[in-house]
Amino acid sequence: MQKRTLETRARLVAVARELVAENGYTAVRTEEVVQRAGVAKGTFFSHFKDKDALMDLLIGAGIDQHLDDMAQASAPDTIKELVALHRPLLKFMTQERYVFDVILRLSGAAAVEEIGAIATTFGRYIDLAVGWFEMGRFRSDVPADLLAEGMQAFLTQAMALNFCALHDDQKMEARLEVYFQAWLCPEV
Amino acid sequence: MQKRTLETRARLVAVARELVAENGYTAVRTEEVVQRAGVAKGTFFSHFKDKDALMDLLIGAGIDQHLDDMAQASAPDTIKELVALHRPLLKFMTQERYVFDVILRLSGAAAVEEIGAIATTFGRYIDLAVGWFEMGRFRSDVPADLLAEGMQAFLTQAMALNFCALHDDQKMEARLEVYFQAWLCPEV
Amino acid sequence: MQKRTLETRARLVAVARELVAENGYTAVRTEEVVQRAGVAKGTFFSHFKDKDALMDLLIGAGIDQHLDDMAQASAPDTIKELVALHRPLLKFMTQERYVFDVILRLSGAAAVEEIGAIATTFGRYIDLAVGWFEMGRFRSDVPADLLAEGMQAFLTQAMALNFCALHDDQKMEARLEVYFQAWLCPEV
Amino acid sequence: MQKRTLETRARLVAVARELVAENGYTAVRTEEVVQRAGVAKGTFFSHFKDKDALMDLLIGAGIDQHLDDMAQASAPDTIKELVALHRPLLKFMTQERYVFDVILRLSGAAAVEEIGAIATTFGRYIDLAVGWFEMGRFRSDVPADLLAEGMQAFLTQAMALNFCALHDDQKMEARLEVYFQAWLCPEV
DNA sequence: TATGAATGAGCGTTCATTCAT
DNA sequence: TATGAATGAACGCTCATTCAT
Repeated sequence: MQKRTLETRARLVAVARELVAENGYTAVRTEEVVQRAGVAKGTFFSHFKDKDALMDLLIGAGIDQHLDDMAQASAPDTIKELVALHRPLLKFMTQERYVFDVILRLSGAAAVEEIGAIATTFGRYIDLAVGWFEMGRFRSDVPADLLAEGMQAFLTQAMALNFCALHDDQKMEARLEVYFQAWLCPEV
Repeated sequence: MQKRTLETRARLVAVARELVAENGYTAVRTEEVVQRAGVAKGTFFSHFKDKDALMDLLIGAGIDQHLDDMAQASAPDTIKELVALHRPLLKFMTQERYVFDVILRLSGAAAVEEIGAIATTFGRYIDLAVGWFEMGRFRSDVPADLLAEGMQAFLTQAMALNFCALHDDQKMEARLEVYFQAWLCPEV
Repeated sequence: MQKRTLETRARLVAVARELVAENGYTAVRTEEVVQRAGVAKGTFFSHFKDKDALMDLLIGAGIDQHLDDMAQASAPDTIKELVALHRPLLKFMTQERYVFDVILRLSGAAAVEEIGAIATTFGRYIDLAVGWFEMGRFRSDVPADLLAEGMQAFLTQAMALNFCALHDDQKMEARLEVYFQAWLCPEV
Repeated sequence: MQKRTLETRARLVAVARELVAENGYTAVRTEEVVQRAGVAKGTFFSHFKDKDALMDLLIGAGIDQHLDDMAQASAPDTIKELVALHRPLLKFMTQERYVFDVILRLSGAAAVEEIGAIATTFGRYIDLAVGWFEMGRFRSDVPADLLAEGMQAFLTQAMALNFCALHDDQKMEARLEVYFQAWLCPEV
């Protein structure tokens, strides 16, 4: 990679961040990105496979920051702590419907060689959660990575329902707490 | 006048079904629907808010048929039976990426007045599942409707991962079986 | 005409006036007129040949009121008085581009039997103006009705230019004054 | 890149001219323009704000040609010559109701930056007419540009009345002659 | 690597007017 | 007279992506 190349790419990313700060992810248009960056349309696409690739970068970085914080914190002992620990991440992921959609779409990598930022964070999340579960604070009849995957399923469900007016009455976190309790602490 | 309205609407739906049968949901074009139905474009949009509304109807009806079959069948006794029972529904929902996307998008209503066909089937699925769980064949430490909601979360997760190349090796049903086992039959 | 017929027609007109008062002529939709009047779409068109016919009525009545005032006033002695006399009428006619367009379109009757309210007011205006000119205050080398027709042409021109941003600097009335002076008081 | 742009634009205009030649201005459809030109619909709208912008170009060019001819001709000495000189232009402007409407609509620019072809020709007409009047063949008590503006007013009036059935008996040109005579040669 | 005009193809809109009941 | 579903027919939009230069 040449210096100029890296500079152009950095400029595109910086401009995109600006636009996100101004009007949110949904409103970002490649047209405006390239205009502000002072490059041509084609240049954008020689740096990013498509618009999703840029969004993957931006949103993935956002998720990563939250995972940093979560990794920094001490491992949760209770379900309540567990839910509280997820709060900032959830807020980030549900800030816009578009953001949630992109995450859903890109969280599973389409191919090994194409693992992007968001897909990577999802792997990292699993690792992080496995760490919590290996400490034996929660159920131990199933592997920790299965517990982690299940958490992911419930997080998605909770977030999806949060975008639905019908479930406004029940708060997302309250719902999560119930899910996690039943998933992680069965009392048969 | 009601009769005429219903007829036109039925014609539009019938034509759309034809087109789906011919080329799949993804390929349905409003233009062709109105042409074959012999009505004006404006007529289409006086019957359906937008194309999504038509798709909601078609796909919702499809889901409903599968729920009918599932309701007809005897309640599942084992996880394997449970997974097998879902097979046709899963196949329907994952037949096309577009179908799955529409379902995700419309499964939660944006407003109470806007509960569409798909959102309705999601409620109906919960009721159905509750029926299975109330019989006490599975874990009983949590309410049946929570179990049902959890199933939904795992179904979505399994289907979403199924659209992701990285998880091709592990089959959707195998994954589901693991999920359901851990969710419905914890052995602490 | 039956009583009911007249009542329905009166209701439609009253509702239309309401809507004009609320959002102006441009925003009047037949849809809303019939809804508020509590009649069907078809009913509207059995009372008015088309929407223009309704507008003709409303706008024609508006013009007529201003002509009443102008007829009431004493005949103008000077060009300045003449221009001032037109002020309310001009304001009414240029209140919305749509109003001006309707007036232009309907000011000439399409056929003798179809002379509408607006076309009638234009005839009335000519009569009124002829009255002023017959008193000999202005040029007498051409017939009074030609002078009147010319006034009409200048009024139209002044109003049309008023809708054009390029001529904002020169006020409509100032322009009219110049036109009228040259038209009515040549000093060869 | 400029060259390619100009070529595409030229192709669109050429095709539109063809279509006008075949079926008149009223019948021009953007759909057919882009099809024949072999470009995408989006391309059309990146060259012209809307259909009016294209029509402005075509009709403006048409007017310009007639103005060229009028400028070429020797300055008119009499009212009859003056009227005759306008004949082709009037014929062009009144060839279709749609053309006249577009001209009325676009003859005044909505904003300085939006001065289009038609609005420009209106300015050019004034300049041309001023040239005739500065030679002193007609009344000299008012500025030449005022005389020119007045001519415009009478032309519009004559054309507008021409579209009205009631005035069919009196020919447009005859009317114009009377107007011009009174406007340009007062005999007080 | 950079350029930026061109693409694409369907969607939804408009809303006065008609006509079979 | 009244009804109101249906019409019509083109317009403009969208905007990420491509490709010839």
